[in-house]
Amino acid sequence: MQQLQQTLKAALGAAIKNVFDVEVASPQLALQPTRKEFAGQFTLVTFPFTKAIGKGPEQIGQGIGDWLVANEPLVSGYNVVKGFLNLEIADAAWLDVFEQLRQTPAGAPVETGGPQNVVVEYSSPNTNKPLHLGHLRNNFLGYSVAEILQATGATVTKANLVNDRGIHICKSMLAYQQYGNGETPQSAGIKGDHLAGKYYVLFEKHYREQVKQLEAEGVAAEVAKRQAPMMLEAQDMLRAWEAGDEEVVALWKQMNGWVYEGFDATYQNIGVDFDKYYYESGTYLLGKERVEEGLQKGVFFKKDDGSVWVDLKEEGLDEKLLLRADGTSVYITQDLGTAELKFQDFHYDLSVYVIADEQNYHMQVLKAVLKKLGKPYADAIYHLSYGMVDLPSGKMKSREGTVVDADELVREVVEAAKEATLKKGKTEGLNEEELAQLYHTLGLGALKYYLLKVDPKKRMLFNPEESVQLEGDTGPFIQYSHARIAAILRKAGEMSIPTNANTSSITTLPASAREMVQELGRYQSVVQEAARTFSPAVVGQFAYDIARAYNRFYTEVKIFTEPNETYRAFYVALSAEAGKAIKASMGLLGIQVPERM
RNA sequence: GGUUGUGUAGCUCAAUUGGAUAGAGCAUCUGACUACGAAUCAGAAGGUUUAAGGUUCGACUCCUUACACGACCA
Repeated sequence: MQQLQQTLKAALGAAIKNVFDVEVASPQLALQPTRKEFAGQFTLVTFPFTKAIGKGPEQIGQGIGDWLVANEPLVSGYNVVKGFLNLEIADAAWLDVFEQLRQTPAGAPVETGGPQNVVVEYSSPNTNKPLHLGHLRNNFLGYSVAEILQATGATVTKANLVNDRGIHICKSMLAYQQYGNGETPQSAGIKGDHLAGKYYVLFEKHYREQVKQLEAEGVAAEVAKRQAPMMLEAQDMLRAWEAGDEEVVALWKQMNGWVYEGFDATYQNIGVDFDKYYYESGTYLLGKERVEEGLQKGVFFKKDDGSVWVDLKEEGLDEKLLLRADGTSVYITQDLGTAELKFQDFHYDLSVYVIADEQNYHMQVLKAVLKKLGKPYADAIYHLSYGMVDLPSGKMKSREGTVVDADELVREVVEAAKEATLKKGKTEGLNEEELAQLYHTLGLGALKYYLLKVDPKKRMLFNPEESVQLEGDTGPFIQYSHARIAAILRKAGEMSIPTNANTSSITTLPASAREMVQELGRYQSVVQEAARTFSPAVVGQFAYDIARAYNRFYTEVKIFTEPNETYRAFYVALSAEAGKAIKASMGLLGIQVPERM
């Protein structure tokens, strides 16, 4: 369809030149889809040309329209409403578009001229607690953006930066040491990540009690928080860890090992994966080297207490701490190291960080610091900043126990999908295993679509009831449309209707079929826009539009009772293309589509 | 206090980047399954796009100010 638009633009330029003797640059000839209430498929706004041409907008529209109908076979008619020239495209041209679609293989890359070598970092969990709803948005976004960029022909590496060290990790280790009694995931029957989370909560509980007691003894709140025995012990543990204390390191390895097993199970369950893992324990030392490098280059400075800072006032930011007075690293220290390591490993021309918008400032600093260091890869960094997920009850607060656990949530959506399918599904012939797979596909489809259909940069509301809905603008609705198409194709197969029918004898199309083709034709520009804006929501909207257009077509056109064989075969082929588009676009979201449901 | 993001129908979200009478879904109401899958389709109702100015042929979109909510920096 992009070809069709190119041809149209060229024709519009020629029309204006011939009729009004004015040259107009092609970018000014922006075509937009014609609104539903008017005849036609593409619209040119003529207001912008009134000055150059010196005539009214209607007159210009008339002039161009007349010329096009006489000289451009693509255009079969036109109408002018005020400054809007609506062009009707000949059905033959739409059939050409359809033929092009049909000849394009499902996974064919969509050229953008964009980056070719990309790293997408996402998920990036802490190893002291299991994944929650917020992580799900992150994981689905990261996976989907990686798929979208890959669809543009780029080589994409999915990276996971695990936050496996630091005071918060020591907290759960300490609580385990004190209260664990040698418990293991096996002995407790708890997933490793949840087990670690249990002890993190336990730390907080006991720590809080200690603080309260100190306060009762008359210690000021701020002091109590710093001097509670468990906090001091956790800090001791961190120092011991940095010093390589054998016992501490052994415990650290053991507990992180449990957590990784737990994470792996979750990742597999939600259908995301990674090509490369980074661990902050493995990059913070490299980060310290970068700080040293900055000092030598004179772009960082040392304060009297020995702490290292960078002055970013010229960049509109602040002074920023890079290394503490005691020489221990802060977040940004290890991020400098990780960035360096990533570039060494992949020599990317684009490095995407999928991180919540609460870290906007942090990411600006990271980029600015890397620039100060003169790192060539600084400009290739893109922070895909997404909004946090709220609940109907408000913000998720771990302190108040309102955090929605990822594993639990997935269980619930799958269960809801199962109930719905038992009630209204058509699953004859599927065995137990296939049924379980189907419930999983549908439950996750609902959840992923729900989280991905919203513009990433916007904060969003997670309503548990809406997330398992299956009617309207939902994942299961789109999946249903695919299953419906699959049923059509099965029946066509039984009736030996070919899907590669010759359409050249078709001259006119029913409106719903024409609209279907027009929607399908958007695929390339949709992928391009999604890649440009890092927005799976664009793809989600497309999948939904396709499903709707197909269902409309389906009710308006009776495929198997169509008397004309050529049309019947065309309708089957059109169905196949719609199914292909749904599968492809949902695939970009990381959502599978069933053959029956 | 400083920086920054968001504000659209009762609710959740769109709006092709400055274009026509601001569109979908949910919820509400009405209609459609005896030849294809009703998890569907067709229709009704629902809006001062937070407010006030400004820019222009034309503003949800850009500029200014205020308000509300959030995030970050101290």
